[in-house]
Amino acid sequence: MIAEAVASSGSATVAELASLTGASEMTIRRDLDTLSAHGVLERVRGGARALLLRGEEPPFALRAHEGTEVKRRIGERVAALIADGETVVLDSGTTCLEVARLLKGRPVTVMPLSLQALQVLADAPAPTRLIVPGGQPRAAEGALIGPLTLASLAALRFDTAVLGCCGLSAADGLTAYDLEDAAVKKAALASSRRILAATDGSKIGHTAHAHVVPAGRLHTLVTDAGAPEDEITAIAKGGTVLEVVA
Amino acid sequence: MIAEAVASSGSATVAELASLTGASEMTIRRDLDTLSAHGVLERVRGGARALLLRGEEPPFALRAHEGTEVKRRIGERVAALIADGETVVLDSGTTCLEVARLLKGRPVTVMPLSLQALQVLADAPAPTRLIVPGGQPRAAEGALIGPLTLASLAALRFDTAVLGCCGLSAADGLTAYDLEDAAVKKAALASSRRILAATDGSKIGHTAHAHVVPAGRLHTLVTDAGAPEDEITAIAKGGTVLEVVA
DNA sequence: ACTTTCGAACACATAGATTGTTCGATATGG
DNA sequence: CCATATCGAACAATCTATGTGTTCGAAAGT
Repeated sequence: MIAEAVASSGSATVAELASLTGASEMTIRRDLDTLSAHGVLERVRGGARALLLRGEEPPFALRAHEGTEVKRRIGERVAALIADGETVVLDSGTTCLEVARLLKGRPVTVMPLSLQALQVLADAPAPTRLIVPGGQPRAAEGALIGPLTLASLAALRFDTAVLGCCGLSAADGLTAYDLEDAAVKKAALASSRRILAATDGSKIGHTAHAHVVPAGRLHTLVTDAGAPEDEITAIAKGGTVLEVVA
Repeated sequence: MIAEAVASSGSATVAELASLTGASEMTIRRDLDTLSAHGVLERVRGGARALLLRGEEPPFALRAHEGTEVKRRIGERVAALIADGETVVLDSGTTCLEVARLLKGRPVTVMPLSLQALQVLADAPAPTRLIVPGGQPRAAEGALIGPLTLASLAALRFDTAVLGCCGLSAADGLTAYDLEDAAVKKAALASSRRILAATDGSKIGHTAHAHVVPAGRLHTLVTDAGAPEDEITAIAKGGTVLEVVA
């Protein structure tokens, strides 16, 4: 609630948030401290301010808690598309994080490209095999980037790449906010036989900064019913198999 | 208590453990289940059996909780020997895990060689820079091994390597239980200007299976007062600086 | 100097984990 | 095949950890 209120109005005072939520001012202060520590907003005396600059990616901690149900269903579908025994490279992002949770324990070999997914899979039981890619974690999201990541990807081949994205459209293809992130995604799909994009509908039709791959190169797209109809059909025309979850 | 009782006598019944600890049999059963899931002991009908085979490394979950206080003090000394701004490669093992905790937040660049240490440093605040090495985690300890790890180490250079060990003696040098582990340690020290061994006294004088490096190549050895006097002085004769914590 | 905001300290409430008991199901030995 | 011991699921009781609200002195802003 606090994050939404601050993000929508640009700023809010402690007193406003207290009356909005029904909580005490002390609790609001404590929550603001954790939110600012997680990079969701900026703390100022008397309240808090949104720190979303134009064109920037919303903070990971914010995205992590919105649309959880949809992401879970998309994750389930993706997990179902992955057969036992496959080797999978798993992109960074919240949707792929959900996939990581569902692959845990399955007899598959997984290389996750974010610290978060790595943590989820770190104590995976026996049949799951984990491969750690090298790299440097980027900000709160923990997306692994840099030469070590590229080298790790270049050294291996995978059955399936599960890609998240920041934007996807028939015209501009799959795009990301970060250049280095885009480079990693490119390397991942270059090492994989099958490319599987997983994203909630809100990203479809959008275009982010860095181009990764034209939509036609995606073998399968898993998304939800919130995706704009025309974009989806245009993408499907390019030969991409559509999987739309309820 | 349960782990110690089973390890010392080789086996124990549920009833014995219940009277020993004062807990109910049901609780003992539950604890035995978790302990066996963590690979500390083997569950058998009516009780549990130790699974320490001759020459094998004790399970990680067991070592993690013994001598914590000593390891913490060794870790503190090691952390004090590392200057701000250094680049450090951090070996696997419980002692190095403690070092990871203490480096968290310090202005240093760290590449941990185990999943455990990685998890500790995953959410390290700003001044700490984390580099993830590639590799495959080995068993419960999460030590990263294999070609990806070796390649990551070969691609970088570090100021300091902090090495744990399974055995260290003046005659046989620093040794490890696992061959692949030993290969990683070798690669780590080959990429580092300064080599810093950190281990509790119980390992000194012991020799494990795989040779890593002669004792003379170690620049500094941090250990505790429990280390055998003659071995320590012999190692110091080779030019290694001794740091013995209280 | 005055007001507002902040944060530490304590008491309280609540959710989650641990524990112990009971009892039917299951395995072991003769 | 039976008698006995052991096991595990289910529930209630208990403990612990986390979050919340209040108070009050300190700090920041006007």
